Amino acid sequence: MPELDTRKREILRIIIDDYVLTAEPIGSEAVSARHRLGVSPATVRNEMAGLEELGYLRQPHTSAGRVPTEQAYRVYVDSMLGEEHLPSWERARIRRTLFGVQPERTVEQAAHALASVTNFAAVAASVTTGETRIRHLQLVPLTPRRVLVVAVTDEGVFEGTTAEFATPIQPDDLDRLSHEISRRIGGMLLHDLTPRTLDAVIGDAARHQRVVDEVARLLREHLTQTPGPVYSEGKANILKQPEFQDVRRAQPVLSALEQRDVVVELLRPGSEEDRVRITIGRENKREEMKECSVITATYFVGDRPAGVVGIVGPTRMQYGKVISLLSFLADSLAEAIGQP
Amino acid sequence: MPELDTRKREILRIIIDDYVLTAEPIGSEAVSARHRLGVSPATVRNEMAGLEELGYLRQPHTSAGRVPTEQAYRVYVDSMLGEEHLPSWERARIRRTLFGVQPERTVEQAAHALASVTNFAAVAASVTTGETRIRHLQLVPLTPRRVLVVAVTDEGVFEGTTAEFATPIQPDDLDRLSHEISRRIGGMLLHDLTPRTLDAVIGDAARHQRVVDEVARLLREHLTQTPGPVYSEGKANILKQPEFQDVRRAQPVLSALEQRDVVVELLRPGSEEDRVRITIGRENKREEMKECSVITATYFVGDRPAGVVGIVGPTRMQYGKVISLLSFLADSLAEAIGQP
DNA sequence: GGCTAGCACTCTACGTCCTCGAGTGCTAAA
DNA sequence: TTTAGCACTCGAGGACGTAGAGTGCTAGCC
Repeated sequence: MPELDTRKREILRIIIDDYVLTAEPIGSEAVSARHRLGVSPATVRNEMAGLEELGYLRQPHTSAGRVPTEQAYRVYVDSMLGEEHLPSWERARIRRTLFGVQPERTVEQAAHALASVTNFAAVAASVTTGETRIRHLQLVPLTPRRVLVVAVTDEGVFEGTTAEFATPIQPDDLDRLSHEISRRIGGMLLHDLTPRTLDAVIGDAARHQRVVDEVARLLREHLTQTPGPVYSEGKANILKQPEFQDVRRAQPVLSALEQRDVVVELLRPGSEEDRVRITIGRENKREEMKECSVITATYFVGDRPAGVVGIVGPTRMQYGKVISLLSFLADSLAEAIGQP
Repeated sequence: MPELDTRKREILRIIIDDYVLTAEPIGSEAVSARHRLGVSPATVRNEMAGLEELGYLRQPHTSAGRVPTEQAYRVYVDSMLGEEHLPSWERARIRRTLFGVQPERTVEQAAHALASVTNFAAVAASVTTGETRIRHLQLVPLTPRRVLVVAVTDEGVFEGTTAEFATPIQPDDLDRLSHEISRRIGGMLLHDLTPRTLDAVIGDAARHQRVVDEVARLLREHLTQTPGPVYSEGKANILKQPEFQDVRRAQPVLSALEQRDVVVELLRPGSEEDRVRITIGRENKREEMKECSVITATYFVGDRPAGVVGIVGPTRMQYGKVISLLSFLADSLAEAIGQP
């Protein structure tokens, strides 16, 4: 951004910092007063006019102060972000939440803590990648023809789903079948569970060919396609934000966040270089989200993404703070999940 | 209610019916015009003054029409409700939603359909009573010391939770233990699973005394205390209602509905004579719910409550319609759940 | 050339005032 | 007991004026 000299950047930064806190347009007087810039309001005004020209600021109306545009937030997060120190009580609180709890509730708790610390909506999900390794499979009889399929992966996650068979099956047979399949696919990678390999591996495991087919189908579908559980917490927090005091603005956002696939979309995992992902306003694909910013952090176990946590709030947010918070949370989660 | 003569009742009914649709105060003119009562606005005015005196109506301000009070809705649902006919396309839609779907998703789907048909928030939960019978228990190894406990009950529901053991346990041992416990407690009623009986029944099942203790503890806690999963759908619908256009009114309600225990509280099952339960405004225990009405319907499998579905909306709602809808939904659910 | 004091200008927020209309309660007559 | 008539009340909404915030421009200063 060569178009922004040092002073312009400094002014822009001050405006963003102030606006994020007050949600009110910022005037030249305020900028010049705060953090003694050494220049008068008049000079600031000139610079602000320039920044507006360049698309970083806009005026709600002629005699109001200025407000940062999405472009401003973008350059802010890309090049004006310092290391933000996270208060130790927040760190402590988060770690307390994650560690003293049943492992299967860790992610949910993370989202919960995140929502209450940030006052935004928090979302979280575990990721199932093709790299996931199956550790154990168990078929549990529900009715003579219906079984619950429980798969344990090396990410400590399990998924329960039910399957229906064409013919009744005896509990003992089911048990044997269960062990047999488990023994054969245990240790396999999820993305190796193609129809072909599955057939080859377990195709002749039992007389119950149709049972096996069914289980194979379920494994493929449920372990490779369906993402794990998705949590969202504190959606109502969005109503606390000044920009969503108008219900007609808030309603579409809340409706969208109630749809699982929307949240899943938001939570697409990043790569290791790209752990924290920031999407500002119209950068969101979803029309409903165009007045929101979404920040997500992916956490890794070993070198594989294990899950994603994030927040959804108005574009006006304390990016620095939220980013370090999410970053810390992701690290803590990796630790909590990684040592089951 | 001897204090209400026929004409007062009729007028009250008209006002409620109109108000529910328009959300605007109803004047004497409108009442007299609609459904030709045979009396002039002046007469209606006198009656309305009487109804206000008795606490059934109130005026937002001097020169506005009248609005029903909670007391009015109460007498309306208690004694003025006719049989409401449910359009057959709605019936069809609901049944289609419930039947063609994986059994474990039935209840969730029910809530979803309910929310989209009524435009209110829908809540649902399965009920676990002491009367539930355990059918099967399975311990699935997660790590050497951690197991997943899966319990299958005769309600077709299963609950997954994890337990940690003091000492590592071999998969084969675990399997034997699992079968042994399952064999011994299979068929028992949940409320017979007291510490004493559990000890007696499975106490000597294995050398792994601490394992057994742990499993017993989990069974007691998780099957008798924790209610099953709780679903809520379409909470954002509340923002569509005119009475919640003010965010400060809507926020507390939405926040409350995000708390699991609040929803659980709303969904306490009714008895068989009392399947549909209507709670109007301040009748709700929760302060946050005092501007809402909650209608729930309990569905039964055999003679035991199996679950509860309900809606949360403003006190101004089409009680007749919602009640017959819920009633039908509960019947359909009973049918869908009862024949697994 | 860059900075700034001064100033006229613009626009919103807000309070006041007014009118209109809806709906009421009361009274007197049918 | 009902109803027509009427005076009354009150909120919604528009017109108007003012105060204040913030701007852009210009002329002078370093």
